Amino acid sequence: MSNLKRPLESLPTQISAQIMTHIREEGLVEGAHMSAQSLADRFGVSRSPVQKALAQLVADKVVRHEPKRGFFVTGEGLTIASRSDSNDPLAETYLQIADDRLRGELPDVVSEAALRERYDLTQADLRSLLLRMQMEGWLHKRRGYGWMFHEMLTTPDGLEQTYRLRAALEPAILLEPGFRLDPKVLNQLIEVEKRMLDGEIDTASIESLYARGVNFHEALAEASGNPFMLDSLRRVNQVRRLLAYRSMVDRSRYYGQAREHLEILDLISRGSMVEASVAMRHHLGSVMVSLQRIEPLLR
Amino acid sequence: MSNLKRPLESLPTQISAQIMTHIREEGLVEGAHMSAQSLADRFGVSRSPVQKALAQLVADKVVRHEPKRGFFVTGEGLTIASRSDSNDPLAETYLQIADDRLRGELPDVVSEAALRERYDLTQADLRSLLLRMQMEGWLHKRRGYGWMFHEMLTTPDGLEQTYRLRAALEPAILLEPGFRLDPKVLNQLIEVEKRMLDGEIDTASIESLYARGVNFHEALAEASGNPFMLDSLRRVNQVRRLLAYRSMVDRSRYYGQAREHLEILDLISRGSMVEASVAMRHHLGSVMVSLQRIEPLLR
DNA sequence: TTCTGCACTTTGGTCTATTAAAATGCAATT
DNA sequence: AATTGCATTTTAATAGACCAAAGTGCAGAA
Repeated sequence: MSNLKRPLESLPTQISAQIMTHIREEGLVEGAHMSAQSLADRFGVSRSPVQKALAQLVADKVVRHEPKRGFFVTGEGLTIASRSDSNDPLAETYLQIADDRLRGELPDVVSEAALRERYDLTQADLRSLLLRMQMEGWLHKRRGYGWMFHEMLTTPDGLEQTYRLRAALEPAILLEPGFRLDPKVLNQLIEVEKRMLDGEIDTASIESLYARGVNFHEALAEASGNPFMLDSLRRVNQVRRLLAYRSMVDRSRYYGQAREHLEILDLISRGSMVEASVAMRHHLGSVMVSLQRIEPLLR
Repeated sequence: MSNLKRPLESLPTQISAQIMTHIREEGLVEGAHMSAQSLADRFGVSRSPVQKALAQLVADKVVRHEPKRGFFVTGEGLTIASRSDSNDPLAETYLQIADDRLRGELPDVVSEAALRERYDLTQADLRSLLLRMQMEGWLHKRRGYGWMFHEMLTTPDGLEQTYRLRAALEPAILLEPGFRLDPKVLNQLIEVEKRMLDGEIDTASIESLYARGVNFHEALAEASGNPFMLDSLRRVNQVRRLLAYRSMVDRSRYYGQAREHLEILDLISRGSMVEASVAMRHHLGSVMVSLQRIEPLLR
């Protein structure tokens, strides 16, 4: 019916990725047994997609199957990225539309028929895309017919505006009374930043660098315990990603960012939330400044 | 930006309400001619729904129709609230679901079939509701089957959390470099607050009082020129409305609010944005305090 | 007892055709 | 020249049938 979420990957594929992460995080070793029900419970689905996920993993030799006994970890194949069926044609079209819009090749108002023809989409696929864009807040249905792009994607200083929102929001996130960062998560965040400084800034893909930055900030928002703040940040980041694709090309500034992230994490670990909040304000300020140095080059 | 589809009222009815507002705001008097095309352009639709809207208004005697010549203002009927087909059954169900959820009568996870049966909805109506709730951020589709309510509606101190987000966001809104409040809008806002103090606080409906408060804050966010801030505020207000229905019963605190609103507007009109920002911070702080006095009574 | 494997049920996504409604073109009228 | 009134075209919502995929119950093996 509605197709709101048309997963970028099928449920079994998602689950198999989650199982691999699970094995890694729980440190399961060769021979460990995994029951379908426990996995299903953990991931909040039924055994059906878990069965299929396990079948995929058997094909990848990550787990071994013994008839009537179940599935066992082999200890192999965990380094493999995952069977990324990332040939998802919808994700590509999604970015294509965003890019076409940012380059001014799509008008403010478009009809579904026009989009369907231009990108050669089925009704269901188009619908899925439109809903996703609407949910992310950069496209909305007009009264009458047609869809309209949100001004977010039109104004020239959109990126700066996102930073000013974050500069208001994120320092406050650290001052939330319910703030509590799980030590496990804290350590993971620290590890990521250290690996970044140890060279991954130069080797990782641009998308991956962006994703890690977002992950740092959203992990803190999640720790705040305030779902409204988390939601606001997530939404702005979603749109920011579209804007950022066109500008974030300077890897060097990630070094300063990583150091500042580490400083903030250090203050949090010591419970100095006020200082952490100040550091966050400074961090976002400095990102904004470095942005202003870059942006003119793009105009 | 809400209203994905299935407008709460049909397009012609929406338009006829807009035409009435238009007549009032532009001060059109008896005999003034209105062309269908100019109205259509102004409201961003085609002439078709405008024609139907005008036909409705003829029935209401707000405009007069002369064959082959067009439509003319009569000067009558403008005080009438509007032909509010507000017997919209969906809006009622929408609030019913929210309320049932807040009262804990609906589980965290529900299937579409269960909702359809419980509220006796057609597939299309249910879908419309689900999309709206999903857009507002308090319900989302799970992987697999079923829908899940967002924690926003579960946590006991939800309302306070919305205020803390606003306390971070709204003072910053007033400091946006692009902030510019149309003098016409400024005067309208001042008028509303004055009328409130002149007695409407005691006579207007609770919904109406709430709507005016929201309108004040969102008008400022709109004036900021930062669509991301506006969007965040709108979203939090949308959910807040659900939470607020259950607690805002104390009319007296609106007096203090109205005076603080006027003070902020005064500072804005004199261009003292920093002072206005401080006043806004104080305003939200005092609202939060008065909230804490009320809330324990409800638990 | 726990868990698997498989049968079976339920859910909701997809497809096609239909239809209501909005957009638009144009001759007639002012 | 501008605008109306109506006819025509375009658009997207809806209904119904179908079916793939997720959820669930249970007998039997471990």
